[in-house]
Amino acid sequence: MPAVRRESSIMHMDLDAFFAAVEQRDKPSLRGKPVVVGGTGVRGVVSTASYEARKFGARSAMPTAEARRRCPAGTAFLGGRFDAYRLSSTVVMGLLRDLSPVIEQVSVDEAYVDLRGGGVQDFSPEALRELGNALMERIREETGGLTASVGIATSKMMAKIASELNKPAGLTLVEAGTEQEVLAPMSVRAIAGVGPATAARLHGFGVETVADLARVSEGDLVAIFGQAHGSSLVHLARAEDDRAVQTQRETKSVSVEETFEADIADPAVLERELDLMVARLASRLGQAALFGRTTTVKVRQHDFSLQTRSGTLPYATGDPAVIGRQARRLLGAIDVSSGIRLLGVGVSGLTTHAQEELALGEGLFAMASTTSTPAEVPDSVGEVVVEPSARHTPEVVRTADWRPGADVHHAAYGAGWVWGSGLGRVTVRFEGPRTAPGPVRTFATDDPDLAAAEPPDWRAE
DNA sequence: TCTGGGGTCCTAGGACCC
DNA sequence: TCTGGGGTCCTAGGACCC
Repeated sequence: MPAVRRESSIMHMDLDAFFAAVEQRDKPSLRGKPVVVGGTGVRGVVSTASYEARKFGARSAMPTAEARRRCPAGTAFLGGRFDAYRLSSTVVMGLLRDLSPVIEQVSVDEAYVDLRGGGVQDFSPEALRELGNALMERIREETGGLTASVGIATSKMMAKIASELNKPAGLTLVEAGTEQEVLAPMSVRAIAGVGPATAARLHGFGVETVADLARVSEGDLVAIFGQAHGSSLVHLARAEDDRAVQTQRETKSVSVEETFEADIADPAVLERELDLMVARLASRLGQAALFGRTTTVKVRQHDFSLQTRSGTLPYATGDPAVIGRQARRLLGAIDVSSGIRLLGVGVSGLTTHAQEELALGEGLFAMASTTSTPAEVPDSVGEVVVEPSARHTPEVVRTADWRPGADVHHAAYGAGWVWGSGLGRVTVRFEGPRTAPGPVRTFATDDPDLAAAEPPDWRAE
């Protein structure tokens, strides 16, 4: 049985409606209004909905088309600006690191902190509340008004559950010894690792709440869900969670995938798409100085069923030519004739060094001679164009990004963001995080005075 | 309503080896 | 002759998370 910490020394921090909140900070005209960030194409899904948009039923992972139906006119649908999110995230993670160097960043907007690893001495409820409130206030100050929710408890699971309890901008402390009271009435879905499939199976056995689950024997759960999942369920349901805050985790795989606007059945078109994805993949491997042995191709069929095919080489490579050859061979083993909606390619079995060719002569292993070092990956592949419509005119897209929400700069009007585009026109609203809501102007998409821009700086001067 | 993109971990079966 | 056991690697698929 896992040991249980005796102090509430684990903190979980989650930024509230993070992507949408950054958009509202940087775009004053959207403050207080429904904002939906995510894929804006026909097959897009919602990444984050602002609290105003949630009132109308918009939710993460919902098809954007559905969110459009639910939300009123005037709702902003934005494509997302990951550079901007990363800037604010870095600031927040730095504030967490001030509390303790033992931090595990789970995603761009979420992290655990082990408070025992830092200068924290006093784990009394009063001291912990003060610490949490001070952190939330600093986050607000340093990010231009973003809010975080914080949970503090004796384990990662309880801290995460706690941070959900008083969103947004809420601090929740679960004192040591009170875990069972908090957990017992909750749905089994509150437990890490219980998703839709596990929950449905548990419901089939009449298990609805964590209290129900805690009464099931470990043997039964292992028999039903397998060794790892079964025993983890039983322990988490009893709040027995001694998982450590992991400061560093090595990357196990790198992958690229794309859902097409319309299904593709033509193998020649798919091979071209595959080559572009492999170039992006190899570029990312090169930037991370990683090499992999196993290539995996992923296909989602028109009926949403998923297939993967993988192959392992006797050596690790980062060479797009080698990965591409493998990927094309693997794709060739999949029937695409009825049209596929998604194609992906990934590399696993990663190492930090390219391995030399084994001395096995010609044939299969001869391709090892093309194995590259990161320096040999062409710089240009990082700029390969993604938008299908723009693939034949990359010189245009390299400088211009007219996706809704994108940052732009105009020679006369200054900084602004793309409100919408189409039919050769782009409409821009000129405002920034430190201005009042600004005016809207429309330009030709090839207007030489208009260019893509860096994310604006929210910090006051 | 019609379902993204990037990951992690687990399982089961077969090949292969000792 | 018709029967071992364990370990590792590989592949395909599934569940889950943000």
